[in-house]
Amino acid sequence: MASERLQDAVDSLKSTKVRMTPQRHAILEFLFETMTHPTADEIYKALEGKFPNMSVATVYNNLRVFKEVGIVKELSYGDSSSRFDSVTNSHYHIICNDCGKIVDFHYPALDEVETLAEHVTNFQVQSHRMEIYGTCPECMSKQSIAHD
Amino acid sequence: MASERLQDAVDSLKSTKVRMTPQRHAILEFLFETMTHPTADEIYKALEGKFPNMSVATVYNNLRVFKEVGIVKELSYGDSSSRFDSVTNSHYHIICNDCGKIVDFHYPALDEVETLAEHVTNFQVQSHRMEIYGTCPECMSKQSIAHD
DNA sequence: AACTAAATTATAAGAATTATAATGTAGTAA
DNA sequence: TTACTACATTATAATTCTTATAATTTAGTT
Repeated sequence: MASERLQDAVDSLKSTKVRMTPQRHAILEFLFETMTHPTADEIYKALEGKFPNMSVATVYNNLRVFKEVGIVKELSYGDSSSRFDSVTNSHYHIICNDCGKIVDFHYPALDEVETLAEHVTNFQVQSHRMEIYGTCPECMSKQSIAHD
Repeated sequence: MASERLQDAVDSLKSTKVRMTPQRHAILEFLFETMTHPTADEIYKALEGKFPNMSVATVYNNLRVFKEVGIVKELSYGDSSSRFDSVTNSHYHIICNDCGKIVDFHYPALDEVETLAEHVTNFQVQSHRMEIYGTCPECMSKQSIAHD
């Protein structure tokens, strides 16, 4: 659940020298609860009831910290301002063309592609799949040995 | 080749009421020749030798026109300013879950995902595939009739 | 050659984000 | 608990990217 992921995020922040302030916690909480991908300003407005004196800079500063620690991802769609999303476990697969091995590859969902496809084709998009193909490190070293 | 695609672009512009000015042509030419995805400012700087009096606004104006006609695509990666790319023929497919219809969906190649996957997994990436699934407009209207 | 709508230019304005400096506070350790 | 110190927050100014405006120029047509 969101609350567990939030706790994990708080823990991973504490393991570094990042301090837990009320504002910081509230921003995190909001990011993990919301299903949307809010802009910095939307986060700011959502929390100004709780923190009337909070500065927009605080939101930006914290989002940068969260990005550095890897618990938040910045997404830029076409529009003017960036959107922020707590990193989920969504992932894709990368598949070895030689041995068939499948490795998980974590990457935020390609929402932008879905949105654009929806607009361009007038389909009602439900899902997408993406796979990456290549040669795994083991098969690469086997190849180089065989060539020796 | 780039020159053919450029000519196509010029033709498709002429077929509308868009006039062909030297600045406009130079911006187009630059976009079709370069392999990079330049920012508006990079285009401006690249052409200020040829057009010392050109305004940045001209670059932005033209990029908007090109986008509207569909010969240029705006890409926003994480960084501050948008990048622009002449539209190539690379495309993906969107597939209807009801009737199986496949429609081409033009979108610049997801190079960023490949690059990231390569770094994270140490695979040597060769290719990727992506498909989008949804309901086509025809099947959607059939559904809404059936529900009446 | 003249006309007109569109394009360019220079500049100002707007919006998003970052930098700065002063003040406040979390976490630690005496 | 108190005091300390490095990190955070705040308020504001500054920057950067992009768009709007108004005057001037020009492409394409008659």
